[in-house]
Amino acid sequence: MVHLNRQIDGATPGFARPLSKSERTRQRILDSAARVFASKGFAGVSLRDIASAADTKAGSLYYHFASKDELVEAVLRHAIEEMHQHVRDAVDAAADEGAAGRLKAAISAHTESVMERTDYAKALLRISSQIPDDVRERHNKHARAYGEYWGQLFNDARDEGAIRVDLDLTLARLLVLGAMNWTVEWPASLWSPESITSTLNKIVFEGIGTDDVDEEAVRALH
Amino acid sequence: MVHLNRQIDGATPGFARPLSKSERTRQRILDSAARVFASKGFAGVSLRDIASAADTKAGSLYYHFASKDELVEAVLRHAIEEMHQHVRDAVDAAADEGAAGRLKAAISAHTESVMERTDYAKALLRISSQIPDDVRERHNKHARAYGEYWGQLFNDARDEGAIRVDLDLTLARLLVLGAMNWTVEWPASLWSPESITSTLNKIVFEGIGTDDVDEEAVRALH
DNA sequence: GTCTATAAGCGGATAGAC
DNA sequence: GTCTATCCGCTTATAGAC
Repeated sequence: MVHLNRQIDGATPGFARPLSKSERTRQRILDSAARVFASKGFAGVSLRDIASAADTKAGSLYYHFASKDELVEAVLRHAIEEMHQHVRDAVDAAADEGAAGRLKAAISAHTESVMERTDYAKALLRISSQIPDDVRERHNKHARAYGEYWGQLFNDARDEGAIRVDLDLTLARLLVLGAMNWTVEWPASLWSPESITSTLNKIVFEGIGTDDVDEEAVRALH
Repeated sequence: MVHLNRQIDGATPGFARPLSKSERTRQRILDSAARVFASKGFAGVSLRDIASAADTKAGSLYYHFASKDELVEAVLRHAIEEMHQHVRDAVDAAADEGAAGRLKAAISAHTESVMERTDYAKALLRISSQIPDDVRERHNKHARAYGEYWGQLFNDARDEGAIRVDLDLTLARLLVLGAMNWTVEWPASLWSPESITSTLNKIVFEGIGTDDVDEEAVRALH
């Protein structure tokens, strides 16, 4: 699964200038690194592992990246931009469905990214707590923009009256994102992304509880 | 924060035989390993790191553990048993509150384990995807028992009529556990475990939406 | 039981041939 | 641009003194 989103990595959005050999190799290394990082973590992966997955040699990586840290930073940067773009596209496509509809679309898109779309999203979620501090600090700057985008989605839905007001909205957002992100730790998925997002959206918006059974009332019966 | 649950590690439950020097050292090494694994992952941690945290030398670890793999396996085993015990205690204490009340108690207890109780839980969640395959396979055997315990909690709540029947209950359980587990990835927690469990239980049982929440009824209960 | 010393090998990174 | 060869520090693990 090769990604050629030059709107993301390149400097000339929209233009179809063919990739140079060097750019193609660089991309192949990034893709391989994402795949290997996603399955084995950060520290557990050697540059020889990555080179082998990219069908080249460890020494050759240094023509494209100055260090392992710089390579992983590029992977994380690509990952967050790709996820953000995928979610933004889904939200834009649901533009006229109201804030609650847009939030649901975002939840579906983010889950899709984690579960099936690319190794970049999986690598991002799996290794962002294992990387050197300076790399993480730079990465957090990009990640924060994505978090704030989600904050806006939640705020809009609440302003629309679709979210109850007795919730800490930041906390709610982090918990919902956590439920999606943790799917990266599931073994081979027995469920389709559709069934997962459907179930998650039901739980998030309506809860698992039945309407007619009230917790306090149930307790009072005993 | 040292743990002396000999019901878990030892063979003689309930009896207060003093720990031998060797047992105490072994426990100190385990505690230190859990702490270091929790913050730096598995592959990124050297035996010197662990030894240093336990105030001893790398070579000395081999008197207590045959290999790094065996050490991490002991950490994971302790972690899962401690979490399971903590949740079971909370559920037992809520025995007469109905199945839904017991499930809420379990959610609170599991979140507590992840957020503040021990380094073991954090290490478990952070590294279980990074360890060698054979270690993970043995670990999964123990983890499965814990998963089945949660499955029973959800089943009981549904049988009681407290959970809507249009949900894939296994999927719901995994998503709810995921929301809790992902809190391990949060930076320094700005929230108390109480506010987190309160918000999470609201979302899980009632959802974030306003559609099916009877505001009058909620207010009347307080 | 714990230490020091060390073996054997893997890690990131560099130099220089092609 | 990519390769091979290599440096050198760090890793797990062992041996043997105390």
